[in-house]
Amino acid sequence: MRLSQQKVRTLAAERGLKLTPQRRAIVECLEGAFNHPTAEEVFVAVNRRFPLTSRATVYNTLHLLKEADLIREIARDGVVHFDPNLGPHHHFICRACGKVEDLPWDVVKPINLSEVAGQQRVESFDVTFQGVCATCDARD
Amino acid sequence: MRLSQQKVRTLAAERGLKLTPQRRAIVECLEGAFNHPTAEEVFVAVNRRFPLTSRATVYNTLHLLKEADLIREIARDGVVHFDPNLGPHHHFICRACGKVEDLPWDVVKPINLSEVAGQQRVESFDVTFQGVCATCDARD
DNA sequence: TTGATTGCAAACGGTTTGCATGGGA
DNA sequence: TCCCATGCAAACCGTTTGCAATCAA
Repeated sequence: MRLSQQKVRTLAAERGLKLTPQRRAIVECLEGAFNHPTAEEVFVAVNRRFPLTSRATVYNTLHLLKEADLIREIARDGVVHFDPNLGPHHHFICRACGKVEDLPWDVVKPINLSEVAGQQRVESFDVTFQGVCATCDARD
Repeated sequence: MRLSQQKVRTLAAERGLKLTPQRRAIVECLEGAFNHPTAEEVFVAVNRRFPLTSRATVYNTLHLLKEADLIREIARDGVVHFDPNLGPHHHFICRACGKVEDLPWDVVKPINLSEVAGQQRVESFDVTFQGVCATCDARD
């Protein structure tokens, strides 16, 4: 349901990957992150705890986790956010501050993918809601 | 329902904008485009018909049209696609070739935005379907 | 005439790559 | 030991910006 050191250990064992301190630190930051951080935000957070982790390593690790389906990517305009929550849910993006929040899965009635398709093989869908978050709404 | 020179003429009149040959060429390319081109693709297409239109002008005009709600933007990863079709519809993105296709609006049951919200003021949503397009499906 | 629009080229921000060094297994 | 992983800096790509020259109204 959610990224954990345990899952990463399993992944590493399966694939012969190494559990470097940098990777542990990155996973630790993501585990506890409920704010859908960008790569840059992960980079900054990791360097607070474990200085001298390069951007390249952060990107490298994020790709690894993404590819192993241990995190989700959320694209907003040109910026990519990362989500350690693997349970089914939708996203809300504030048009004022860009913040990403989770919304419950059942706000959208079930979609039957086989009915959607024309010529295409439809495999998945995702719904993004836009609007103004509580904080920004209160501010102005 | 769809971008047209006529609509752009109206917009220009309302806002005191100038109808330069470059702008006409860009609108002409978009009008007839059913492939959701990127800015770069518009740039190339326009320069085939009207050489020496700069990228800056293309971006500038695309922003103008977007802001006036005469075209829609579709973000896929880091790349933005543009859609001159203003009617309600959803999008399908092929994970193999990145092509964007239209899907009918009614494949998703109506969503009541006021029921969706927790703390947020939800204003809109969009649904993107992923999978493999007919062409890529046949190829492999 | 005159302010909006243009082309150019340089700047930009996020991401990726190449390569020599370093460190888990 | 051996190869995976790292740091650094340069390259990259799509997009934006500054500015002088140009042109539609």
